Parts: sequence; C-alpha cells; structure tokens
Amino acid sequence: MEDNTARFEKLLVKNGLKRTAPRLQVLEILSGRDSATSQPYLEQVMGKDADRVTLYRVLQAFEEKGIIHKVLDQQGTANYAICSDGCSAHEHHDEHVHFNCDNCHKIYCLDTVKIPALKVPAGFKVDRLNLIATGLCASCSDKVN
Amino acid sequence: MEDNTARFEKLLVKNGLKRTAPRLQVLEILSGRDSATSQPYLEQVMGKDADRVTLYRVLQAFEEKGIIHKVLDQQGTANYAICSDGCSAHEHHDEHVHFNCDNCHKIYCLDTVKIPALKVPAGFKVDRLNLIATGLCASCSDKVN
DNA sequence: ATTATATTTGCAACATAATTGCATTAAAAT
DNA sequence: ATTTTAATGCAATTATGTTGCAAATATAAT
Ligand SMILES: [Mn+2]
Ligand SMILES: [Mn+2]
Ligand SMILES: [Zn+2]
Ligand SMILES: [Zn+2]
Repeated sequence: MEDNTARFEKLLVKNGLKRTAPRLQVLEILSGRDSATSQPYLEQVMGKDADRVTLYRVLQAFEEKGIIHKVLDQQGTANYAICSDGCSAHEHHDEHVHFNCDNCHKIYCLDTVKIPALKVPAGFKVDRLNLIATGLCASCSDKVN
Repeated sequence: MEDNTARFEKLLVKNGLKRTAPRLQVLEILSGRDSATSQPYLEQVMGKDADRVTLYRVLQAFEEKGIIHKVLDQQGTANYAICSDGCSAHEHHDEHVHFNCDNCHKIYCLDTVKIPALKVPAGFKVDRLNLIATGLCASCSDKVN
C-alpha cells in the first residue's frame, strides 16, 4: 500500500489546496476510521494542533472540493467521511444510505445501498436525496443478543 | 370548521398538558402553515410573548406526546410540523418523505410519499428511516420556469 | 370561593457549534 | 531570494440548546 501522506499530498495538490499540517492531519484521522467522524471528535483529537476555526475551514474546503462529504446525525451534529467514488468540486456522488447507530452513535456510509428513486407530487423537482436509517449497527446488535 | 382554540385545548388536555398561552400560540402558528416551521422562525414570531426556554420546552413536550414531529433540514436547523396521523406519546408514525426546497428553504411533509423499505447489510437492524429530498418545490420551480 | 397541588414559566447562567474580520504566517510560484 | 497567494490563529460575536431554581399559574380538591 502506498504511503498515506504522499497520497494525501497528491490529493491536496490535485484540488489546488496547499499542503498544510492541519489538512494532512484531518485526512489522516478520517481515513483511519470505519465510520463518519463528528466535528466534536475531530476537534478533540486535533487538540491544540490546530485552531477550531482552522478545522472548520479545512472541513469546508474539503467538502467543496469533493474530498469529504458531510452527514448530519439525528441530533444535528455534523459528521464527515471521505468520499469514496468520484466526487469533485462540481458534484458529489454520495447518494448512499447512512446508518446512524442508536447505541454507539457511529454513522456508517452504506456505499453499497443506493437510495431508491422517488415519486414525488407534481411540480417538485428532486435534486438530491438523503436517507438516514437509524437503529443498531452490526457490531452493537451482536453485543445485545 | 370547529374553532381552533377549542380544538387545541382538547388536544392539550388529552395529552395531560395544561392549557397555557405559549402552548396555544405554538399550535396556532404551526397549524396555520403549509410547511414545517423552523425553531428560529417560531422564536422570532413569538417574540417576547414567551421566553426562548419556554418555547424549547413546549416543543419538546409536544414532540414527546406525538403532537408534532421534528425534522432537521440540510443545515441542521430544527423544523417542526404537526403530526397528521395517529402519533402518540409512545410512537411516532411520520415515516413520510420530507422535501427541503433549495430556493424558499421550506420543508414540506410529503405525507403521501412513503419511504420505501430498505435492504441493509447483514447485522444492521433498522428502526427508523428518515428521507429528505432536496430540490425545488412546486411553487419555486414554477417561478423559475 | 378558597386553598392546595403539581405543572409551567421566566430568568440567569452555562455549554457548544459555527461564523467573521483581521493581522500574521507559511506554502508555492517566480 | 523574493514575491505572491493562500492558510492559519486569535479575538470577538452569533446562534442554538440546556440546566437549576424561584415565581407564577392552571387545575384539582376542599
Ligand atoms: Mn457517506
Ligand atoms: Mn413531516
Ligand atoms: Zn453501534
Ligand atoms: Zn420553494
């Protein structure tokens, strides 16, 4: 497997973003997790390595460039995950289902589960769909049973 | 059509809630709108008729009793709408699609559009589904064309 | 009608998430 | 090495939501 840092540096350059410590750190954290990561968690992990404001700006830049996508959980907290498919500055392709676990509160990107097309009342023009399923994740439903 | 205030008073009593001015006012506002109403808007309209905290508590009580349901829009803002079907303190039945207009930012409860059942990976146990469609509402797509 | 009770409200204080302006710093281009 | 441009840090501010507690009020009991 290719060196992470080198890969991230390429990613930044490709998107016209400068190679800075806070940005590399955010990419490092996000890529090392199996579920979406909340802003509060990121803030806590980064600690004083970067200012709060910087974190917000890094996340915003990444989202605009199509590097990450934002998912709001049921409490309205922002969570971020690296985009898997070919998202770009001009268009996100993250129309997969998100699963929010009631127990561990993780948000999983269910990349394999596509959102079914929808029939809406006349006049409404659907641009994007956002489906959040809530319940117990595989790991938590295991433990309960 | 029956007098609104009388109807609301019954609703409160039925749910073991006292008939108070802020509660009646919230019901009055919500029932007079064709789309979900944001907390900030409610706060603004109520002005100094009720304290911010009271508004939050009224909304919370209504939600718990199944009188209203909460929808978060794409910005994470809380929006509230009166429950149409038989929601109760023990269970909400609001699994309809919500439509968030990019132009007027209104959130419509599409009561007629049910969320299709979902096939999730093994182990995941779905409890609730929340589908938000974003785009242009009928009224706004009219104006654009 | 008066009193007792349980609930609801308002206020103050606090917590957290997010944004803005601006001076400083640092990355990349020349 | 110097210039240019982008990004960061800091301070201040706004918005959203919560908690504890005393005062007020709706309703039930007398
Ligand atoms: Mn995702
Ligand atoms: Mn609804
Ligand atoms: Zn879980
Ligand atoms: Zn609209």
